[in-house]
Amino acid sequence: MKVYNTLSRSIEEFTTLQPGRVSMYVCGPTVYAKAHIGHAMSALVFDIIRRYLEFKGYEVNHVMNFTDVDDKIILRAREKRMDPFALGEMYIREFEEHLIAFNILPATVNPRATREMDQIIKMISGLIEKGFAYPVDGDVYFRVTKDRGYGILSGRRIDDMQSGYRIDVDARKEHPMDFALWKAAKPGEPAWDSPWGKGRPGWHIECSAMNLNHLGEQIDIHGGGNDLIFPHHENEIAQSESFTGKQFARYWIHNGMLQLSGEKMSKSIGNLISIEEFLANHSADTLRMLVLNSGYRNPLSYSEEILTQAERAIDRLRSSLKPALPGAAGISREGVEVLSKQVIASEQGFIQSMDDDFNSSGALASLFELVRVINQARADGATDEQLSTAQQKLLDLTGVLGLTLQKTEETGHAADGFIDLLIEIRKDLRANKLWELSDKVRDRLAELGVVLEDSKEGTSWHWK
RNA sequence: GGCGACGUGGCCAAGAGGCUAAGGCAAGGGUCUGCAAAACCCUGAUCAUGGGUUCAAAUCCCAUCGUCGCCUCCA
Repeated sequence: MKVYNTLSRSIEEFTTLQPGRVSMYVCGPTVYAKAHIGHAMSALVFDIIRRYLEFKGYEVNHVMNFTDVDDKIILRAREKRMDPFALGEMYIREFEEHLIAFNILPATVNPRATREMDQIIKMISGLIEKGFAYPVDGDVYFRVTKDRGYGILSGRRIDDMQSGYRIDVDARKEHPMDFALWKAAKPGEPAWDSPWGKGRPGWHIECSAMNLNHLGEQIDIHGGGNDLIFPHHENEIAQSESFTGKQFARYWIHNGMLQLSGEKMSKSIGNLISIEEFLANHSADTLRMLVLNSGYRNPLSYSEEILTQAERAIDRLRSSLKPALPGAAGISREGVEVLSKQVIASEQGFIQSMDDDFNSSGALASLFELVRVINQARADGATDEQLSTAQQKLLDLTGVLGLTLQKTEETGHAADGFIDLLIEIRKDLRANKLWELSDKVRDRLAELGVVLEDSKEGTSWHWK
Protein backbone atom coordinates (compact mmCIF):
# COMPACT_ATOMS: atom_id res chain seq x y z
CA MET A 1 0.00 0.00 0.00
CA LYS A 2 1.24 3.43 -0.91
CA VAL A 3 0.31 6.77 0.59
CA TYR A 4 1.12 10.35 -0.33
CA ASN A 5 2.91 11.99 2.55
CA THR A 6 2.81 15.78 2.71
CA LEU A 7 5.96 15.64 4.81
CA SER A 8 8.06 14.23 1.98
CA ARG A 9 5.78 15.45 -0.80
CA SER A 10 5.91 12.04 -2.32
CA ILE A 11 4.20 8.69 -2.43
CA GLU A 12 5.60 6.36 0.21
CA GLU A 13 5.14 2.72 1.10
CA PHE A 14 2.77 2.52 4.06
CA THR A 15 4.06 0.83 7.18
CA THR A 16 2.80 1.11 10.73
CA LEU A 17 4.47 1.57 14.10
CA GLN A 18 2.80 -1.58 15.37
CA PRO A 19 1.94 -4.41 13.03
CA GLY A 20 -1.74 -4.52 12.18
CA ARG A 21 -2.55 -1.30 13.98
CA VAL A 22 -2.96 2.24 12.74
CA SER A 23 -3.17 5.29 14.94
CA MET A 24 -4.83 8.15 13.10
CA TYR A 25 -5.54 11.63 14.32
CA VAL A 26 -7.74 13.92 12.28
CA CYS A 27 -8.32 17.57 13.03
CA GLY A 28 -12.00 18.18 13.60
CA PRO A 29 -13.88 21.44 13.51
CA THR A 30 -13.83 24.42 15.79
CA VAL A 31 -17.38 24.47 17.01
CA TYR A 32 -18.50 28.05 16.71
CA ALA A 33 -20.97 27.86 13.82
CA LYS A 34 -23.00 25.50 11.71
CA ALA A 35 -20.78 23.11 9.83
CA HIS A 36 -20.65 23.35 6.06
CA ILE A 37 -20.06 20.67 3.48
CA GLY A 38 -16.34 21.42 3.38
CA HIS A 39 -16.18 20.04 6.90
CA ALA A 40 -18.20 17.07 5.76
CA MET A 41 -15.84 16.48 2.86
CA SER A 42 -12.86 16.27 5.18
CA ALA A 43 -14.65 13.88 7.50
CA LEU A 44 -15.70 11.79 4.49
CA VAL A 45 -12.16 11.60 3.15
CA PHE A 46 -10.82 10.22 6.39
CA ASP A 47 -13.78 7.93 6.80
CA ILE A 48 -13.00 6.42 3.42
CA ILE A 49 -9.34 6.04 4.40
CA ARG A 50 -10.28 4.52 7.72
CA ARG A 51 -12.74 2.09 6.15
CA TYR A 52 -10.18 0.99 3.62
CA LEU A 53 -7.52 0.47 6.27
CA GLU A 54 -9.98 -1.70 8.15
CA PHE A 55 -10.80 -3.57 4.97
CA LYS A 56 -7.07 -4.24 4.69
CA GLY A 57 -7.19 -5.79 8.12
CA TYR A 58 -5.81 -2.97 10.24
CA GLU A 59 -7.27 -2.11 13.57
CA VAL A 60 -7.66 1.63 13.39
CA ASN A 61 -7.47 3.83 16.44
CA HIS A 62 -9.17 6.90 15.04
CA VAL A 63 -9.19 10.14 16.99
CA MET A 64 -11.02 13.24 15.87
CA ASN A 65 -11.06 16.22 18.15
CA PHE A 66 -13.40 19.11 18.74
CA THR A 67 -11.86 22.47 19.41
CA ASP A 68 -14.34 23.82 21.90
CA VAL A 69 -12.52 26.80 23.32
CA ASP A 70 -11.23 29.53 21.07
CA ASP A 71 -11.54 33.23 20.26
CA LYS A 72 -14.29 32.70 17.76
CA ILE A 73 -16.40 30.63 20.10
CA ILE A 74 -16.11 33.27 22.78
CA LEU A 75 -16.98 36.01 20.32
CA ARG A 76 -19.92 34.14 18.89
CA ALA A 77 -21.27 33.24 22.30
CA ARG A 78 -21.13 36.87 23.30
CA GLU A 79 -23.05 37.86 20.17
CA LYS A 80 -25.69 35.28 20.86
CA ARG A 81 -25.68 36.04 24.57
CA MET A 82 -24.92 32.41 25.26
CA ASP A 83 -22.55 30.56 27.49
CA PRO A 84 -19.55 29.62 25.31
CA PHE A 85 -19.57 26.06 26.61
CA ALA A 86 -23.24 25.66 25.81
CA LEU A 87 -22.62 27.03 22.34
CA GLY A 88 -19.84 24.53 21.75
CA GLU A 89 -21.93 21.71 23.12
CA MET A 90 -24.73 22.60 20.76
CA TYR A 91 -22.57 22.53 17.66
CA ILE A 92 -20.76 19.39 18.74
CA ARG A 93 -24.04 17.57 19.09
CA GLU A 94 -25.14 18.87 15.72
CA PHE A 95 -21.90 17.78 14.07
CA GLU A 96 -22.16 14.33 15.57
CA GLU A 97 -25.60 14.01 14.05
CA HIS A 98 -24.21 15.04 10.68
CA LEU A 99 -21.54 12.35 10.92
CA ILE A 100 -24.21 9.74 11.40
CA ALA A 101 -26.25 11.16 8.54
CA PHE A 102 -23.23 10.86 6.26
CA ASN A 103 -22.63 7.27 7.31
CA ILE A 104 -19.27 8.25 8.77
CA LEU A 105 -18.02 5.70 11.26
CA PRO A 106 -17.68 7.13 14.75
CA ALA A 107 -14.11 7.82 15.77
CA THR A 108 -12.67 5.72 18.54
CA VAL A 109 -12.51 8.88 20.64
CA ASN A 110 -13.69 12.46 20.15
CA PRO A 111 -11.62 14.41 22.63
CA ARG A 112 -12.34 18.02 23.43
CA ALA A 113 -9.80 20.68 24.19
CA THR A 114 -11.57 21.75 27.36
CA ARG A 115 -11.22 18.28 28.84
CA GLU A 116 -7.49 18.06 28.25
CA MET A 117 -6.23 20.90 30.41
CA ASP A 118 -3.93 18.80 32.56
CA GLN A 119 -2.11 17.41 29.58
CA ILE A 120 -1.96 20.81 27.90
CA ILE A 121 -0.47 22.48 30.96
CA LYS A 122 1.95 19.64 31.46
CA MET A 123 3.16 19.99 27.90
CA ILE A 124 3.56 23.73 28.04
CA SER A 125 5.49 23.44 31.29
CA GLY A 126 7.73 20.84 29.73
CA LEU A 127 8.38 23.03 26.71
CA ILE A 128 9.31 25.94 28.98
CA GLU A 129 11.68 23.72 30.95
CA LYS A 130 13.39 22.59 27.81
CA GLY A 131 13.76 26.15 26.58
CA PHE A 132 11.29 25.80 23.72
CA ALA A 133 8.83 28.22 25.22
CA TYR A 134 8.73 31.32 27.39
CA PRO A 135 6.06 33.06 29.44
CA VAL A 136 5.33 36.75 29.09
CA ASP A 137 2.67 38.57 31.11
CA GLY A 138 0.51 35.49 31.54
CA ASP A 139 0.92 34.37 27.91
CA VAL A 140 3.26 31.60 26.85
CA TYR A 141 4.92 31.54 23.43
CA PHE A 142 6.70 28.87 21.50
CA ARG A 143 10.27 29.83 20.63
CA VAL A 144 10.40 29.11 16.92
CA THR A 145 14.09 29.85 16.53
CA LYS A 146 14.97 27.14 19.02
CA ASP A 147 13.36 24.47 16.85
CA ARG A 148 15.75 23.63 14.06
CA GLY A 149 13.19 21.63 12.18
CA TYR A 150 10.61 24.40 12.05
CA GLY A 151 9.17 24.67 8.56
CA ILE A 152 9.75 21.05 7.61
CA LEU A 153 6.12 20.28 6.78
CA SER A 154 5.14 23.44 4.99
CA GLY A 155 8.48 23.97 3.30
CA ARG A 156 8.82 27.44 4.68
CA ARG A 157 11.93 29.01 6.04
CA ILE A 158 11.60 31.25 9.02
CA ASP A 159 13.51 33.95 7.20
CA ASP A 160 11.10 33.87 4.25
CA MET A 161 8.14 34.22 6.50
CA GLN A 162 9.70 37.00 8.47
CA SER A 163 9.54 39.25 5.45
CA GLY A 164 5.78 38.76 5.24
CA TYR A 165 3.94 41.87 6.24
CA ARG A 166 0.94 40.00 7.54
CA ILE A 167 2.58 38.89 10.72
CA ASP A 168 1.49 41.11 13.51
CA VAL A 169 4.37 42.52 15.42
CA ASP A 170 4.10 42.00 19.11
CA ALA A 171 6.94 43.54 21.01
CA ARG A 172 6.60 40.98 23.78
CA LYS A 173 7.45 38.13 21.41
CA GLU A 174 11.08 37.30 20.86
CA HIS A 175 10.45 36.52 17.22
CA PRO A 176 7.47 37.51 15.06
CA MET A 177 6.83 33.87 14.20
CA ASP A 178 6.60 32.73 17.80
CA PHE A 179 3.07 31.51 18.44
CA ALA A 180 0.92 31.33 21.54
CA LEU A 181 0.69 28.18 23.62
CA TRP A 182 -1.26 29.83 26.38
CA LYS A 183 -3.27 33.02 26.34
CA ALA A 184 -3.94 35.04 29.47
CA ALA A 185 -7.65 35.44 30.09
CA LYS A 186 -9.35 38.74 29.58
CA PRO A 187 -12.16 39.56 32.00
CA GLY A 188 -15.28 37.52 31.40
CA GLU A 189 -13.61 34.88 29.26
CA PRO A 190 -13.56 31.20 30.11
CA ALA A 191 -10.33 30.49 31.92
CA TRP A 192 -8.40 27.74 33.60
CA ASP A 193 -5.79 27.98 36.33
CA SER A 194 -2.20 27.54 35.27
CA PRO A 195 1.32 28.28 36.51
CA TRP A 196 1.14 31.45 34.40
CA GLY A 197 -2.16 32.66 35.75
CA LYS A 198 -5.69 32.21 34.52
CA GLY A 199 -5.99 31.67 30.83
CA ARG A 200 -6.74 29.24 28.02
CA PRO A 201 -4.72 27.19 25.59
CA GLY A 202 -3.72 28.20 22.10
CA TRP A 203 -5.22 26.22 19.26
CA HIS A 204 -2.14 24.30 18.24
CA ILE A 205 -1.16 22.93 21.64
CA GLU A 206 -4.60 21.41 22.09
CA CYS A 207 -4.05 19.00 19.24
CA SER A 208 -0.55 18.11 20.39
CA ALA A 209 -1.87 17.36 23.86
CA MET A 210 -4.82 15.32 22.63
CA ASN A 211 -2.53 13.31 20.41
CA LEU A 212 -0.20 12.55 23.26
CA ASN A 213 -3.03 11.71 25.59
CA HIS A 214 -5.03 9.46 23.29
CA LEU A 215 -2.51 8.02 20.85
CA GLY A 216 0.90 8.43 22.41
CA GLU A 217 4.15 10.11 21.46
CA GLN A 218 4.21 8.79 17.94
CA ILE A 219 1.32 8.23 15.57
CA ASP A 220 0.97 6.72 12.14
CA ILE A 221 -1.32 9.14 10.34
CA HIS A 222 -2.18 12.73 11.01
CA GLY A 223 -4.85 14.17 8.80
CA GLY A 224 -6.80 17.30 8.12
CA GLY A 225 -7.58 19.83 5.45
CA ASN A 226 -4.63 21.16 3.49
CA ASP A 227 -5.40 24.62 4.78
CA LEU A 228 -4.12 23.40 8.12
CA ILE A 229 -0.62 22.58 6.91
CA PHE A 230 0.56 26.00 7.92
CA PRO A 231 0.60 27.09 10.59
CA HIS A 232 -1.46 24.52 12.51
CA HIS A 233 0.25 21.28 11.63
CA GLU A 234 3.68 22.85 11.39
CA ASN A 235 3.19 24.09 14.93
CA GLU A 236 1.91 20.76 16.15
CA ILE A 237 5.08 19.13 14.90
CA ALA A 238 7.19 21.80 16.58
CA GLN A 239 5.43 21.33 19.91
CA SER A 240 5.16 17.58 19.96
CA GLU A 241 8.63 16.83 18.73
CA SER A 242 10.26 19.42 20.94
CA PHE A 243 8.42 17.95 23.89
CA THR A 244 9.06 14.25 23.26
CA GLY A 245 12.25 14.41 21.25
CA LYS A 246 10.73 11.88 18.87
CA GLN A 247 9.25 12.01 15.44
CA PHE A 248 5.57 12.83 15.82
CA ALA A 249 3.40 11.67 12.90
CA ARG A 250 4.84 9.41 10.24
CA TYR A 251 2.35 10.20 7.50
CA TRP A 252 0.70 13.54 7.00
CA ILE A 253 -2.39 13.22 4.86
CA HIS A 254 -4.26 16.31 3.70
CA ASN A 255 -7.48 16.59 1.80
CA GLY A 256 -8.08 19.24 -0.85
CA MET A 257 -10.53 22.05 -0.39
CA LEU A 258 -14.12 22.10 -1.48
CA GLN A 259 -14.65 25.05 -3.77
CA LEU A 260 -17.71 26.99 -4.68
CA SER A 261 -17.65 29.33 -7.66
CA GLY A 262 -13.92 29.01 -8.00
CA GLU A 263 -13.03 29.73 -4.43
CA LYS A 264 -12.48 27.76 -1.30
CA MET A 265 -15.69 27.36 0.62
CA SER A 266 -15.18 29.30 3.80
CA LYS A 267 -16.88 31.35 6.41
CA SER A 268 -14.95 34.50 5.66
CA ILE A 269 -15.87 34.53 1.96
CA GLY A 270 -19.39 33.51 2.80
CA ASN A 271 -19.69 31.09 -0.11
CA LEU A 272 -20.82 28.16 1.89
CA ILE A 273 -23.47 25.54 1.87
CA SER A 274 -24.35 24.18 5.27
CA ILE A 275 -24.62 20.47 5.83
CA GLU A 276 -28.23 20.98 6.83
CA GLU A 277 -28.95 22.71 3.57
CA PHE A 278 -27.19 20.03 1.56
CA LEU A 279 -28.94 17.12 3.22
CA ALA A 280 -32.30 18.76 2.75
CA ASN A 281 -31.85 18.42 -1.00
CA HIS A 282 -29.42 15.57 -1.56
CA SER A 283 -28.56 12.17 -0.21
CA ALA A 284 -25.47 11.54 1.89
CA ASP A 285 -24.23 9.21 -0.83
CA THR A 286 -24.20 12.12 -3.26
CA LEU A 287 -21.51 14.04 -1.42
CA ARG A 288 -19.56 10.87 -0.80
CA MET A 289 -19.70 10.04 -4.49
CA LEU A 290 -18.44 13.52 -5.30
CA VAL A 291 -15.49 12.97 -3.01
CA LEU A 292 -14.84 9.45 -4.30
CA ASN A 293 -14.85 10.55 -7.88
CA SER A 294 -12.55 13.50 -7.49
CA GLY A 295 -9.60 12.18 -5.54
CA TYR A 296 -9.13 13.27 -1.99
CA ARG A 297 -6.11 15.52 -2.54
CA ASN A 298 -7.57 17.55 -5.37
CA PRO A 299 -9.68 20.61 -4.91
CA LEU A 300 -13.30 19.78 -5.57
CA SER A 301 -15.47 22.28 -7.39
CA TYR A 302 -19.01 22.13 -6.19
CA SER A 303 -21.72 22.76 -8.74
CA GLU A 304 -25.21 21.65 -9.56
CA GLU A 305 -23.98 19.93 -12.68
CA ILE A 306 -21.44 17.84 -10.86
CA LEU A 307 -24.01 16.97 -8.24
CA THR A 308 -26.34 15.62 -10.89
CA GLN A 309 -23.52 13.59 -12.36
CA ALA A 310 -22.79 12.06 -8.97
CA GLU A 311 -26.42 11.22 -8.42
CA ARG A 312 -26.67 9.56 -11.80
CA ALA A 313 -23.51 7.59 -11.08
CA ILE A 314 -25.08 6.28 -7.89
CA ASP A 315 -28.16 5.27 -9.89
CA ARG A 316 -25.86 3.40 -12.20
CA LEU A 317 -24.33 1.45 -9.32
CA ARG A 318 -27.81 0.72 -8.07
CA SER A 319 -28.98 -0.46 -11.47
CA SER A 320 -26.90 -3.60 -11.10
CA LEU A 321 -28.58 -4.52 -7.83
CA LYS A 322 -32.01 -4.90 -9.34
CA PRO A 323 -33.46 -8.40 -9.31
CA ALA A 324 -33.38 -10.68 -12.31
CA LEU A 325 -35.78 -10.04 -15.16
CA PRO A 326 -39.20 -11.56 -14.54
CA GLY A 327 -39.22 -15.05 -15.96
CA ALA A 328 -35.46 -15.16 -16.41
CA ALA A 329 -34.47 -18.52 -17.84
CA GLY A 330 -30.90 -18.48 -16.64
CA ILE A 331 -27.66 -18.01 -18.54
CA SER A 332 -25.13 -20.53 -19.77
CA ARG A 333 -22.21 -21.87 -17.83
CA GLU A 334 -19.93 -19.66 -19.94
CA GLY A 335 -22.02 -16.65 -19.01
CA VAL A 336 -21.69 -17.44 -15.33
CA GLU A 337 -17.98 -17.86 -15.87
CA VAL A 338 -17.69 -14.38 -17.39
CA LEU A 339 -19.54 -12.97 -14.41
CA SER A 340 -17.39 -14.66 -11.81
CA LYS A 341 -14.21 -13.68 -13.63
CA GLN A 342 -15.31 -10.08 -13.57
CA VAL A 343 -16.00 -10.31 -9.85
CA ILE A 344 -12.38 -11.27 -9.32
CA ALA A 345 -11.03 -8.73 -11.79
CA SER A 346 -13.05 -5.92 -10.29
CA GLU A 347 -12.05 -6.72 -6.76
CA GLN A 348 -8.42 -6.86 -7.77
CA GLY A 349 -8.72 -3.60 -9.66
CA PHE A 350 -10.46 -2.04 -6.71
CA ILE A 351 -7.70 -3.08 -4.32
CA GLN A 352 -4.96 -2.09 -6.71
CA SER A 353 -6.40 1.40 -7.07
CA MET A 354 -7.12 1.92 -3.39
CA ASP A 355 -3.68 0.63 -2.49
CA ASP A 356 -2.29 3.42 -4.62
CA ASP A 357 -2.89 6.36 -2.33
CA PHE A 358 -6.60 5.67 -2.00
CA ASN A 359 -7.30 6.17 -5.67
CA SER A 360 -11.04 5.97 -5.25
CA SER A 361 -11.75 7.22 -8.73
CA GLY A 362 -9.85 4.28 -10.19
CA ALA A 363 -11.55 1.95 -7.73
CA LEU A 364 -14.94 3.17 -8.89
CA ALA A 365 -13.99 2.42 -12.48
CA SER A 366 -13.46 -1.22 -11.49
CA LEU A 367 -16.84 -1.28 -9.82
CA PHE A 368 -18.56 0.18 -12.85
CA GLU A 369 -17.05 -2.57 -14.96
CA LEU A 370 -18.67 -5.06 -12.65
CA VAL A 371 -21.94 -3.15 -12.96
CA ARG A 372 -21.81 -3.47 -16.71
CA VAL A 373 -21.17 -7.20 -16.64
CA ILE A 374 -23.92 -7.80 -14.09
CA ASN A 375 -26.38 -5.85 -16.21
CA GLN A 376 -25.30 -7.73 -19.30
CA ALA A 377 -25.92 -11.00 -17.51
CA ARG A 378 -29.33 -9.84 -16.37
CA ALA A 379 -30.23 -8.73 -19.87
CA ASP A 380 -29.19 -12.17 -21.07
CA GLY A 381 -31.62 -13.74 -18.62
CA ALA A 382 -29.51 -14.54 -15.58
CA THR A 383 -31.47 -15.65 -12.53
CA ASP A 384 -31.29 -14.01 -9.12
CA GLU A 385 -29.19 -16.89 -7.93
CA GLN A 386 -26.73 -16.46 -10.78
CA LEU A 387 -26.48 -12.74 -10.11
CA SER A 388 -26.28 -12.87 -6.36
CA THR A 389 -22.53 -13.43 -5.86
CA ALA A 390 -21.59 -10.56 -8.10
CA GLN A 391 -24.22 -8.30 -6.60
CA GLN A 392 -23.06 -9.14 -3.11
CA LYS A 393 -19.47 -8.35 -4.09
CA LEU A 394 -20.53 -5.02 -5.45
CA LEU A 395 -22.38 -4.22 -2.24
CA ASP A 396 -19.37 -5.27 -0.18
CA LEU A 397 -16.96 -3.08 -2.11
CA THR A 398 -19.21 -0.04 -2.29
CA GLY A 399 -19.61 -0.59 1.44
CA VAL A 400 -15.86 -0.32 1.86
CA LEU A 401 -16.18 3.12 0.30
CA GLY A 402 -18.99 3.89 2.71
CA LEU A 403 -21.72 4.12 0.09
CA THR A 404 -25.07 2.81 1.25
CA LEU A 405 -26.82 2.74 -2.12
CA GLN A 406 -30.02 3.02 -0.21
CA LYS A 407 -33.01 4.82 -1.48
CA THR A 408 -33.66 8.03 0.40
CA GLU A 409 -37.35 7.42 -0.07
CA GLU A 410 -38.68 5.55 2.91
CA THR A 411 -42.28 5.40 1.92
CA GLY A 412 -44.58 3.34 4.02
CA HIS A 413 -46.17 0.24 2.66
CA ALA A 414 -49.48 2.06 2.60
CA ALA A 415 -49.14 3.23 -1.00
CA ASP A 416 -47.86 -0.05 -2.35
CA GLY A 417 -51.23 -1.75 -2.62
CA PHE A 418 -52.72 1.17 -4.51
CA ILE A 419 -49.85 1.26 -6.94
CA ASP A 420 -50.18 -2.45 -7.55
CA LEU A 421 -53.87 -1.96 -8.15
CA LEU A 422 -53.24 0.81 -10.70
CA ILE A 423 -50.72 -1.38 -12.47
CA GLU A 424 -53.22 -4.20 -12.59
CA ILE A 425 -55.87 -1.95 -14.11
CA ARG A 426 -53.33 -0.55 -16.55
CA LYS A 427 -52.51 -4.08 -17.59
CA ASP A 428 -56.10 -4.54 -18.70
CA LEU A 429 -56.04 -1.21 -20.50
CA ARG A 430 -52.93 -2.28 -22.36
CA ALA A 431 -54.42 -5.64 -23.19
CA ASN A 432 -57.24 -3.74 -24.83
CA LYS A 433 -54.74 -1.40 -26.53
CA LEU A 434 -56.13 1.63 -24.73
CA TRP A 435 -52.74 3.29 -24.98
CA GLU A 436 -53.86 6.78 -24.15
CA LEU A 437 -55.33 5.73 -20.84
CA SER A 438 -52.51 3.40 -19.91
CA ASP A 439 -49.97 6.11 -20.70
CA LYS A 440 -51.93 8.51 -18.56
CA VAL A 441 -51.64 6.14 -15.61
CA ARG A 442 -47.92 5.82 -16.21
CA ASP A 443 -47.38 9.56 -16.60
CA ARG A 444 -49.39 10.48 -13.56
CA LEU A 445 -47.60 7.93 -11.44
CA ALA A 446 -44.27 9.28 -12.72
CA GLU A 447 -45.29 12.72 -11.56
CA LEU A 448 -45.83 11.20 -8.14
CA GLY A 449 -42.37 9.68 -8.23
CA VAL A 450 -43.31 6.15 -9.21
CA VAL A 451 -41.48 4.81 -12.24
CA LEU A 452 -43.10 2.00 -14.20
CA GLU A 453 -41.06 -0.31 -16.34
CA ASP A 454 -42.81 -2.61 -18.77
CA SER A 455 -41.28 -5.81 -19.97
CA LYS A 456 -42.52 -8.90 -21.74
CA GLU A 457 -43.19 -10.56 -18.45
CA GLY A 458 -45.06 -7.74 -16.84
CA THR A 459 -44.67 -4.37 -15.22
CA SER A 460 -42.40 -3.54 -12.34
CA TRP A 461 -42.20 -0.27 -10.49
CA HIS A 462 -39.91 1.60 -8.17
CA TRP A 463 -39.70 4.97 -6.50
CA LYS A 464 -37.70 7.50 -8.42
C1' G B 1 6.90 38.79 -2.88
C1' G B 2 7.71 33.45 -0.73
C1' C B 3 6.00 28.18 -0.61
C1' G B 4 2.90 24.45 -2.92
C1' A B 5 -0.77 21.99 -6.14
C1' C B 6 -2.93 21.68 -10.77
C1' G B 7 -4.25 22.32 -16.40
C1' U B 8 -6.41 14.94 -20.04
C1' G B 9 -12.91 14.33 -24.94
C1' G B 10 -19.07 18.99 -23.88
C1' C B 11 -18.66 18.10 -18.03
C1' C B 12 -16.25 15.20 -13.80
C1' A B 13 -11.96 12.17 -13.66
C1' A B 14 -7.99 7.83 -13.81
C1' G B 15 -3.32 7.12 -16.08
C1' A B 16 3.00 9.37 -14.42
C1' G B 17 8.27 7.04 -20.17
C1' G B 18 6.63 2.10 -24.55
C1' C B 19 0.53 -2.43 -25.38
C1' U B 20 -6.36 0.06 -28.37
C1' A B 21 -5.26 7.23 -23.12
C1' A B 22 -9.79 3.66 -17.47
C1' G B 23 -14.51 4.84 -15.62
C1' G B 24 -18.95 8.04 -14.74
C1' C B 25 -22.27 12.03 -16.66
C1' A B 26 -24.11 14.31 -21.07
C1' A B 27 -24.75 13.70 -26.58
C1' G B 28 -25.72 10.93 -31.20
C1' G B 29 -26.98 6.09 -33.55
C1' G B 30 -28.96 1.09 -32.78
C1' U B 31 -31.51 -3.35 -30.06
C1' C B 32 -35.87 -4.13 -27.07
C1' U B 33 -40.99 -1.72 -26.56
C1' G B 34 -47.71 -0.28 -28.84
C1' C B 35 -45.00 4.21 -27.34
C1' A B 36 -41.82 5.10 -23.33
C1' A B 37 -38.54 3.97 -19.34
C1' A B 38 -34.73 0.77 -17.84
C1' A B 39 -30.96 -2.30 -19.61
C1' C B 40 -27.74 -3.79 -23.56
C1' C B 41 -24.62 -2.64 -28.17
C1' C B 42 -21.98 1.14 -31.09
C1' U B 43 -19.64 6.32 -31.82
C1' G B 44 -15.80 10.46 -30.10
C1' A B 45 -9.86 13.17 -26.80
C1' U B 46 -2.83 12.86 -28.68
C1' C B 47 -3.41 14.95 -23.17
C1' A B 48 -2.83 24.23 -21.82
C1' U B 49 1.12 26.40 -25.25
C1' G B 50 6.29 26.50 -27.00
C1' G B 51 10.99 24.32 -26.72
C1' G B 52 14.23 20.21 -25.01
C1' U B 53 15.90 15.04 -23.26
C1' U B 54 14.99 9.99 -25.27
C1' C B 55 14.85 4.80 -30.07
C1' A B 56 10.12 6.17 -27.48
C1' A B 57 6.56 11.51 -23.46
C1' A B 58 0.05 13.03 -21.61
C1' U B 59 3.90 10.96 -18.44
C1' C B 60 10.99 13.63 -17.46
C1' C B 61 13.42 18.91 -17.96
C1' C B 62 12.97 24.30 -19.13
C1' A B 63 9.97 28.46 -20.41
C1' U B 64 5.23 30.78 -21.10
C1' C B 65 0.02 31.30 -20.16
C1' G B 66 -3.97 30.06 -16.91
C1' U B 67 -6.52 28.17 -12.35
C1' C B 68 -6.41 27.18 -7.16
C1' G B 69 -4.45 26.77 -2.05
C1' C B 70 -1.20 28.47 2.01
C1' C B 71 1.78 32.56 4.00
C1' U B 72 -4.01 35.75 9.41
C1' C B 73 -8.80 32.14 11.87
C1' C B 74 -10.16 28.00 8.67
C1' A B 75 -11.69 20.84 7.09
